[in-house]
Amino acid sequence: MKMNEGVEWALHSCLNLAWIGADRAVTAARLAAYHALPTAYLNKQLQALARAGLVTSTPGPKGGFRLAKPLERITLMDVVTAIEGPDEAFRCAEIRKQGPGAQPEAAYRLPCAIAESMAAAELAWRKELAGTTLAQVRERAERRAPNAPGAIRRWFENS
Amino acid sequence: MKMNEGVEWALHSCLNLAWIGADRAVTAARLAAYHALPTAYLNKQLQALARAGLVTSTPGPKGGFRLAKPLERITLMDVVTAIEGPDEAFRCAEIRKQGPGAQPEAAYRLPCAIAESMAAAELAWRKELAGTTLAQVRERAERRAPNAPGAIRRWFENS
DNA sequence: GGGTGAATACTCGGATAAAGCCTGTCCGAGTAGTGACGG
DNA sequence: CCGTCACTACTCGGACAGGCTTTATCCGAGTATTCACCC
Repeated sequence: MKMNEGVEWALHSCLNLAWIGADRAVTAARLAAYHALPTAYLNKQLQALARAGLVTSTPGPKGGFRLAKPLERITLMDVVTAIEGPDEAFRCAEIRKQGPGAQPEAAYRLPCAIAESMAAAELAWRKELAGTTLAQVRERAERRAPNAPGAIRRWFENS
Repeated sequence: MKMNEGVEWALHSCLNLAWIGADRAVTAARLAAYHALPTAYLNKQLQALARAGLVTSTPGPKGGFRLAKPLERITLMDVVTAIEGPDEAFRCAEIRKQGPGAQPEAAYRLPCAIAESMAAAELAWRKELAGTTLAQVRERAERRAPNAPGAIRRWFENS
């Protein structure tokens, strides 16, 4: 079970976009260059964020991406769902219904106990993700590296 | 992000082994047949459980698998780790260290704020998994289908 | 009849292919800016 | 000099290959049983 690498890229890009400011659009190429990432592939991830309504995209010269909402209104869950899709990690294939021990359909009215237990654990994970906003992450990051926002802003302006 | 299908198979097989009883070894072929699963592949998963010390395996005629501990001492986390491996789903690639904004190594003493937030969420998931024993899952399953244990035991004996 | 030995059938275990998803790349549709041209 | 128009350059957007993990399979090492044979 491995999460898409694009999630990390999207999170970093969102923070960078926030530090740059929503008044200015930034191209995928610039965002990729800052972390030495493959441009076209990061573009793909940003498209996913755009479909999810987290960023807005404008084509043409002076185009690029910018945040659609303040970081206070974007959660980790939003980003993960945008990149990974809505499906749960543990998907019950209902193997209890297969094989010689199969029962009539009525016996499976109640959900599988195994699936339910796994879903409960995953719900705890999702709750934590949904309860953490990118604003909190940004705050934590700025406490770790107070001069990072200025440096990032400067680099993206001088280009 | 998709969890290995083998996790589901392993969990069902563990419960089946518990209902059958540890006094009798069950072959991978029988466990697979009961849920119409590919025999050799389920065998692979059971091998992983054996390496993790959750089941014991004995070769030869009258051989097979049996639980190594009571279900009270096996958690969902144990099974997931046995099948999926110990790696976390979100793996920080430290992309902050790459590109033109790279800083001297000393600036990265503290962990990445993004990685830390994602790890916190994943920890909540793991805690829930580690806090749920298979005994609890069995209990829940028996409440849902009280006659299942007897039926399973009977099917595995008549063979 | 009892014991011994070899042959046999059956199991796990790890090494070996096929499939699907993730990663990475490319080119086209559309837009803002720019320059030339005409009035 | 000003407005209009075509052109250019640049961006996102989705369609197109490559690599790696997951899924599935097969055959060999090892063991308990079974049967025949000998004492």
